[in-house]
Amino acid sequence: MEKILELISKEVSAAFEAAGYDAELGKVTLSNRPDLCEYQCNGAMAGAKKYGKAPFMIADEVAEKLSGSEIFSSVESVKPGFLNLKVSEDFVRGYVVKMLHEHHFGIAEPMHAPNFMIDYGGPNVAKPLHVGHLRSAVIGESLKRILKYAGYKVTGDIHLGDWGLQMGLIITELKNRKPDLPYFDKDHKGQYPKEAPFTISELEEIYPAASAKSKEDEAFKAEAMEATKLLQDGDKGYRALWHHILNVSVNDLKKNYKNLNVNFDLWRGESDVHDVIPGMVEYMKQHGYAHESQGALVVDVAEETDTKEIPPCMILKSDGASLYNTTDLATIQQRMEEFKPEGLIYVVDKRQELYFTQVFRCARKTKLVLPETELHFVGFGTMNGKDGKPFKTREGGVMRLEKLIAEIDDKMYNRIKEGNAEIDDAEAKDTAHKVALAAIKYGDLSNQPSKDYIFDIDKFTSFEGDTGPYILYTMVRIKSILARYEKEGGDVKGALLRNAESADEKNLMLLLTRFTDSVESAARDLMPNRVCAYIYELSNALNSFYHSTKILSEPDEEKKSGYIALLSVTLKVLETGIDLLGFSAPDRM
RNA sequence: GCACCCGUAGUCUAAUGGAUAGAACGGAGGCCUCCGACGCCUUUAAUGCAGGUUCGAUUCCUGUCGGGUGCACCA
Repeated sequence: MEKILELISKEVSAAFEAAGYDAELGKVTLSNRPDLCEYQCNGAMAGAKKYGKAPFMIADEVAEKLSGSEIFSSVESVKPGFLNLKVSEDFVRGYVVKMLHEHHFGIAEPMHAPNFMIDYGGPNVAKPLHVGHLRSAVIGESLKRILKYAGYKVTGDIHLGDWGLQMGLIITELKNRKPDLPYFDKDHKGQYPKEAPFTISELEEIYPAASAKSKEDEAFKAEAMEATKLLQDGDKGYRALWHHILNVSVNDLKKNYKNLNVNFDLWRGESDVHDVIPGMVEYMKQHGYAHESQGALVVDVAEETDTKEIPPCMILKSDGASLYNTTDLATIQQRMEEFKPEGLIYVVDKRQELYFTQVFRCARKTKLVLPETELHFVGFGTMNGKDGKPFKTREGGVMRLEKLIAEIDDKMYNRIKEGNAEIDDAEAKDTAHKVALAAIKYGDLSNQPSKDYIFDIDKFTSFEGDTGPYILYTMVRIKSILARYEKEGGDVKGALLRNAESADEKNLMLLLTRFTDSVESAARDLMPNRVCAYIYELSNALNSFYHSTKILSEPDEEKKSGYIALLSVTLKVLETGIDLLGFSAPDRM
């Protein structure tokens, strides 16, 4: 479906042409003076030089040609040479009605659905999720949904950290604590127990203990490194134990991500490319991409035009072991072979930008990806506390994600109970969680991903202002009116949209026509904040309309039905919008 | 030391090179016999500094000051 700006531009372009000017000049944009007009065209000014005419003369001629247009209710040429445009009520209503009948409100989809993979989440096995994992999950999930909505085929991969020294540390610590387990018996024959010899809480306690010990105890560390190597080399007992660690941990991670309404299509990890690495390294050597430098194997990725020094991309450490780069490159190779994606998106802390520059260049140079494969780095900024420094608990420690969410859930629960004593506990709990998620996610996503932002719980959970709860409040308000209307015997689904009669009503309709623009813009620039800004504006427009218009007490039934239709469309658009951001609305709050 | 990113009302934040820089919180004032006042309306206040490119710069370029981050065997 053509965008409303395209339709309008087409009309204005035709007028430019009819007046003897280049049609290109007829490009129309949203007005930045809403007090004067709805849309504007600056083409007369751009064309003034070319045609050696005063801009306002050109604008006058074009305005004259547009005088009979059915699209516009008003066309004015203004001082320097602006064309100020207002569209007709009929045209806007027609456009909104058409949106409703189109797939995804008529979003412009790519000719073929490009196959993209998005790498986000990135938690480490056996370590609890903390606030540092929040942004990747929230932004990644939203981008995945936005791209899917915009017509891409998207696969989200969590990319677990499940294969490093941390595994060796856990195994070694476990060996010290429970040396009698069969996994440590070299002569063990047959099957290993199906039950894991630990719970998730034990696991989460074991890792930090082992990590701390390795920093003080050299022998312990050496043992852990040896265990890591044995694991990677395929020691049966260690592999069996590793599977237990993975299972217990992944089950817990799934629970936590589900609680965040974040879903991954793939639960791959670093371990999945372990077998790919030797072949890849050999390939890089044979084709002369990789060479030895200070004992390590590296690929040069510096380019002539660099203003800063880009260090070579290291493939193997000087002791021959693989590292982060190795698994990331091997993952790229595996993804290309298995999924043939046309684009890869990484949602990672922006501090890793230089690192990913190296990896991307290396992947291109070594032809792991095709020349046309898109590689995107979506680096996000730090989540800071109110003091402007990285977010910590009151005690200064790392805040567990689970705890943070539980705290906000509680806060919302109390708030909801305060206002609505009649809501039962189960509903209040469910609603509280929905509101909490909206607060957290909207608070994050309404900022540009690349910027640091202040995680201000009081601000995010406020029901006032530019917040998630405010958006939900607006939706709940609409739901409440629609429910009343039906209760009084009205037919919401059969309600027909009418031409706007007030400024607030028209403004609301005009805003509805811009929904897909916000999604397309978010998809193109990988910026979910565009969708936030849009739904916030739409909520404001709805509330203004609500205050200036008596809806249920409107005596004219057809008019009332028109209002109901407008509310219903707005609700649908808001519902779609928040779904793209990864949260949902309750029926009341 | 070198490089990269960011400097917008008191605070937080938005703006494909275009008219009078848009919101939110806070401050001041108003609106409930009426559909959810967790709302609406009015008002207050900002592009770090100095140059340049342009008809036009928050946006592009140079310098400068301030903050953050990164500089191969961690991830």
